[in-house]
Amino acid sequence: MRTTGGNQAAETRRRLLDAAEHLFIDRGYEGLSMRQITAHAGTNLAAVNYHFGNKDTMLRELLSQRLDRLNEERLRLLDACEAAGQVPDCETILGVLFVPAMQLGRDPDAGPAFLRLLGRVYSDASPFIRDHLQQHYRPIFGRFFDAFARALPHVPRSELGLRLHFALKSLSGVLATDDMDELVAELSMGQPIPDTELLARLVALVSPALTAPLGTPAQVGKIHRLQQLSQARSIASDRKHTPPAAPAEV
Amino acid sequence: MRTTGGNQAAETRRRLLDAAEHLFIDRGYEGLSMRQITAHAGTNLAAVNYHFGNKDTMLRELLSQRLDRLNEERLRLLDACEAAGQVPDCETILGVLFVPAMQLGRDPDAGPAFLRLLGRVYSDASPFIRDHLQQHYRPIFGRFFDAFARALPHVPRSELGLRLHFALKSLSGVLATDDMDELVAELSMGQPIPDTELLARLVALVSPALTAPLGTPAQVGKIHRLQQLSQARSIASDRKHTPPAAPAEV
DNA sequence: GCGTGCGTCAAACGCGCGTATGACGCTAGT
DNA sequence: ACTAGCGTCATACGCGCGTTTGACGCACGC
Repeated sequence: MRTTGGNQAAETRRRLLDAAEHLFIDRGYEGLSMRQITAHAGTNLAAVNYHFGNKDTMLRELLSQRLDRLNEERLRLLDACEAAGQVPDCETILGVLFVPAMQLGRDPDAGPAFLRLLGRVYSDASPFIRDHLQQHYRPIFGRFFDAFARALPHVPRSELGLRLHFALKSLSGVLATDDMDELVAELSMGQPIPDTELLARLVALVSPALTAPLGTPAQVGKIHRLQQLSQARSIASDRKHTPPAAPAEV
Repeated sequence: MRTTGGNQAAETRRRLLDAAEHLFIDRGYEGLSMRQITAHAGTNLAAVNYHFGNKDTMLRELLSQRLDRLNEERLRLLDACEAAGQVPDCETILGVLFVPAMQLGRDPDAGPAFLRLLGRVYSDASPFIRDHLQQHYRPIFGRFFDAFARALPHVPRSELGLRLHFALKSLSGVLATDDMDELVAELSMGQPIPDTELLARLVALVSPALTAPLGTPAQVGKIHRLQQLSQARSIASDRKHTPPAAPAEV
């Protein structure tokens, strides 16, 4: 035990992780450089490689530290619901996904901006983040997929895949909104909304997309009419197009 | 008119744009380098700067060439619907957004993979793409926002903003799926689906999220129960946490 | 037939990136 | 007292990026 020096080193580690988290939250994986991280942390450039080996390993540790508790809690909650006996309905399963996220969002131990971190992770396009997500979420995704399948027996499995993809994408899109707070302010129309009601509203938005019946004849009719209208227009006017539009020089 | 040489130059421009489009579609803005573009186009590295000034200008021209027709057609179609007299309902407006996209997706003139391009553009996180989108879409977004507001008088404007954000994010998430074709195959469960019905299904997914009532007491109750369940678990078991998990060296 | 200028080319510049290296204190075990 | 080794540091390496430069060929207008 390097008694006093050891604390110093741990402090440096913490500062590196904090700086990396903060920068990742509002710049994403691309746009996150070791020079910026170490500058914000007030350490030398080499500190990351010394303490973590390389950049990606540090990010991986950061993400695990932040996100693992979320999925553990989601699984525990789902277990608790199913242990109660009856199969949970669609809205309950969505609640199981959302409630732990919101609770960790309120918990300072989970990070200063947990929900924004979550949004970044869900929507970041870099292969590194994608891989990490897929690796850590595959088992939990399977569990929830099965739960949804039981709750929605009338939806074919293939269609269910699309719908979940769809619903989760929309959710991550909302979470990744650049300033979440402004959005919540909009939602609450000025006055504070209890988390409970806010979550209920989110569930109310996502749930119909999962439970909705397939396209009805009335809907098909509307689309068909629009298609004809649009094709008619293209034939009528668009064929005077094809100017190659070679524009100005530099 | 540099008669013969002029055609050569135009050909080079076209090859650059084609290569850039192809690379952008499956790599996004980051991960798109001039060296790759010019290599695929079979031209010299300096060609882009000669013909377009710089990389961003070329991308801008590419995006305008591909996307402007889409929004023009959407506006024309919306006009046509509203000129008919009655206010279009929510599903019709969604159709107005989707139908032209699907038609251009089938039109070889609009690019070899128009829908995938669209998905990339909607979901790419780089500031350049974001700015271009915002600049080109702001007017059309306003028009459609008003149309939705008229079609959904019971939804407060503030809530409507969230819901549209939500719905469009989900749609772009679906479009940006890495291979759209596989997804369509899933949706069609093996046999080909007419575009009309495919679009009707998409509308059926998105529409409920826009028209849904706010959270009902029943939904609030479910969430509340989950919150208590989750909190109970944290108090009971999570307080034996806080092992700092300092891991291995390098 | 000659110079003008367009389109192409190889080569280089400066920058920021992730990573590697070796020296320097300082603490702690012997 | 000495030395082993941990944590930090300045510095450098190699790479890929967007952009710039100047030379070369060649078709054209005079």
